[in-house]
Amino acid sequence: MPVARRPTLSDVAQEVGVSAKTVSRVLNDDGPVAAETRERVMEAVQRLGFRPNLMARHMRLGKSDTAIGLVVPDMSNPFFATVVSGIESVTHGRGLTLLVGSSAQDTERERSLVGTFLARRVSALLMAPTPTADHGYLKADRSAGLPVVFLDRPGSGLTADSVLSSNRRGAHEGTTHLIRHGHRRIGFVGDTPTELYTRRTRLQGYRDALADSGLPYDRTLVVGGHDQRTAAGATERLLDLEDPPTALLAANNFASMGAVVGLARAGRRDVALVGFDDIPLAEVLEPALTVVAQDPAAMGAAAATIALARLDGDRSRARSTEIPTRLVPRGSGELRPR
Amino acid sequence: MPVARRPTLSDVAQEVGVSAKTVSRVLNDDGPVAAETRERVMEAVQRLGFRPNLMARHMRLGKSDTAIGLVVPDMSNPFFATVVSGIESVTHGRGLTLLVGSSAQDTERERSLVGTFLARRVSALLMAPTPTADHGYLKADRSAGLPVVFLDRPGSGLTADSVLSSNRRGAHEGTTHLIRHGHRRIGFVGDTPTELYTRRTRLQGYRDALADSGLPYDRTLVVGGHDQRTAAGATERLLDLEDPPTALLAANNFASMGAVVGLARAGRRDVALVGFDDIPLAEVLEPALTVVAQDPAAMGAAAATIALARLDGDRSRARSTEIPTRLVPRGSGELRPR
DNA sequence: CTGAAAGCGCTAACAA
DNA sequence: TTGTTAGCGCTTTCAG
Repeated sequence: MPVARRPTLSDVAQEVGVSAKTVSRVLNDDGPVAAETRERVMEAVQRLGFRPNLMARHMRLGKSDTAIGLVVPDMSNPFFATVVSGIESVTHGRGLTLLVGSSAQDTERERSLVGTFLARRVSALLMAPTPTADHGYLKADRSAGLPVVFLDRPGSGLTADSVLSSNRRGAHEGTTHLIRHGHRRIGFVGDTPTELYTRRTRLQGYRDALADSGLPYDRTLVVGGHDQRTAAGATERLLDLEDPPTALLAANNFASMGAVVGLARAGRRDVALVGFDDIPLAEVLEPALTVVAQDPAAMGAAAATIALARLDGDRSRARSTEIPTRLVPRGSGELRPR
Repeated sequence: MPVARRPTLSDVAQEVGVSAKTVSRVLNDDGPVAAETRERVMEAVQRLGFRPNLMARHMRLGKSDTAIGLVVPDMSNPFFATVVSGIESVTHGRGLTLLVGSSAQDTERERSLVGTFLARRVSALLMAPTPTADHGYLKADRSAGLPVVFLDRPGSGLTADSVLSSNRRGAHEGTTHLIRHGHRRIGFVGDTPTELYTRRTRLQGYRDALADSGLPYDRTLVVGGHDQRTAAGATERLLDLEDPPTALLAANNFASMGAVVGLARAGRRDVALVGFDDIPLAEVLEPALTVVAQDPAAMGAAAATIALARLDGDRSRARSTEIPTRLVPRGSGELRPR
């Protein structure tokens, strides 16, 4: 099979019998071109199936690539998947292409992805950073004008914008909701590793709420898992304690689902539960799941909007944007201790 | 703030007092370089924070960009989100970057995304095509060697590889499961638009199963919705029919969730249900949801693997790969008609 | 209104 | 072991 070379600007020019610059003028509506010339050029473009090479264009213009890079821990996590679509809803209108990569919570891998994005000269960098990463290595690029926005978790070692959920307030609200319904022993099912920003902040909100109500903080009630299965196991172990909790706060979507499964397996419909981050079908579970809902699409959109503003020349101080969470009572949090 | 220009190869060369080519040699381990020169170059690279410009590299090499383009209808759909992570698990090891875009099921938007990807000279194109698109416009690029793989749905007007679920067999199996448990009136809750390949094929499997058991096909039992809410409404309307179904086959994840919600709202725990595509917490629903599980990660991985094989020179005929579905009985499909 | 030359940052081919 | 020249495809600059 003959592998045809892709036509270039000069191919089109030659075909029409004009110079490359003229074709360029037609394609970019740049400078005056005779109507007839324009038509002949367009015709040749059609006929040859010419598509301007964006790499060459970007290079010649000496600007960044019209792409933005995004690093998330895991694309298949519905939370981040929704964040991505929030980002895309904003970037699409601006003609920006989205480069994505999963860090799998691995600092080395995150760095390698970021390195690739930088080598591609992306216009901006959005990321949900891994817990142990130090982003000092981005300082030069930042001060060279590269917008960097941290998502879901703040970065470390670098002054940059960030977009976070109201984690502490949300966890406080969820815990208080349980306390108000009479619970005195409330378990915390978090994610791992424990250094994870969202885990730490939500744990803090939980502790604040306990303290505000004069309840003791009991470390044995704090467990964690890094996925649904391990969270379910951790939940079951909590229930097996000598003095078990009568209510649970689950600190993210996987922990929530794990807690639901753990409670179901133990046949415990009497244990109250509030989940952080909404999950599908929460309303048809029995009991229906009360959650502290995040707004991942809004988080993504906000991060993208900030990046675009920076690209448009916004040189104001780096700021942290908090996207509010919202308590959605559905039943599971309203159970009363026996 | 001084916006420092990013250092180039020549900057490094000048710094060290060698030619650009020497720096290039060091960075690409290409040709002999004196140990001492190498060291001095590396040192300068570090000090200046030099990162080779990938755009320039790709251009000079005259090859495609080391990126692959992916178009899906909706990133936030967990099915596609998981497909994406399947793709990424394969591409990451090969140093390929992933460009993504959502078509929102809009043919124009799909085309615009594909156009952008082509202008970027991506190495390969993966997409879940919109129902009404004609991909004939990709012929030239295909015969110029661009690997194109259709995902979840076959493309139209173009000979290219595709990766599909065993839709017809899966729907047949799910329906047969219901028939075996004594159901004679089985509703079909599909997605919309009705031209959608997955809807059509799964409907066909459903009809085949009915026919195989000598059951009549009743169009009034076939409804649809394009999201969970509308699917729930459609389910409720089915239940309100004069001669309502005693069992349902839901044709995708949103339809399943909608059916679950519709049944729950109607308080009908006696209606059997089999969903196509697994959903989270299916096992803790009451009754637990029986599904025809797809393997979206495997689909993504297969599509990426095929694209890579094509890049590696595989010139064999375009083929369609079927990723098997699997019936997972959990209870909701095992209910018997009253 | 149109074209010629130069150059973005990099590397292949050749020369020294 | 190193350097020089040329050119990937495009657009800017400056001349016609």
